[in-house]
Amino acid sequence: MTTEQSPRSESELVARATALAGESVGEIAARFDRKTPRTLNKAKGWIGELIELALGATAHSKPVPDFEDLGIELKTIPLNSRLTPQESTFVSTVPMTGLVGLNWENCTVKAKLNRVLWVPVEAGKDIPVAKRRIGMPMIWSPSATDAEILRADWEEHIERIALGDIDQIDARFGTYLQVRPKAPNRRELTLTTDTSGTLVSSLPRGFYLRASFTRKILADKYSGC
DNA sequence: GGATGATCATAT
DNA sequence: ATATGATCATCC
Repeated sequence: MTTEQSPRSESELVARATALAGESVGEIAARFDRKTPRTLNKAKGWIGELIELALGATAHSKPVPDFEDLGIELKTIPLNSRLTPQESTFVSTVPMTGLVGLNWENCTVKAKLNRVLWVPVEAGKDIPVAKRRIGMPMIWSPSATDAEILRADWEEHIERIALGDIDQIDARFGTYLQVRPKAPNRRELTLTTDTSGTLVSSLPRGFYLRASFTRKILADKYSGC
């Protein structure tokens, strides 16, 4: 077995992801004839790509949800020994141009966060990558309250960029959604156009969900069980 | 231990 | 060049 067809429905996708729960990264990798790296140091997205492969994701490298037809975004989420998220979650590249006409309703962040399949994976450098176990998946949409907070965060960030103030943004802005570097290195530059048409050169950034927010998402879910 | 800023691999 | 997949490295 080297490929998977795309799931045709949300329930089929969730069923597939549920079937992975309890398996180790190494077991799944073996089914797809992939060699598990010794560390993730030079393969940071490797587990995410493996799970995409195992679940039949279709949108690779496109700025749309992974399961485009279903409108569902796949996110692996690294859990520490306390089984809480230990890292922020990358959502999408921050747009630097084409901001005219861009709003929360038509943006990539909203499209991706509208429906997310979280797949927990054991993390921690003390656990060999191949032995890390997959947890029970969780299909999620933001509550109305959380969606409003995400919208406000996104609008605040985009407004700063539109004003040409990208370099005044740091990771402390935003309640749930933050902006951090997303680049090969800090010498990388991309061009921004502010509202007056002035070109501003800056480090590429990405939108990330704070770990404190994903901790809340998981806590909300499991508190009801 | 948590948050911030920096970085790595791959696809198109 | 810019999108995807994220975790690493370091400071507080």
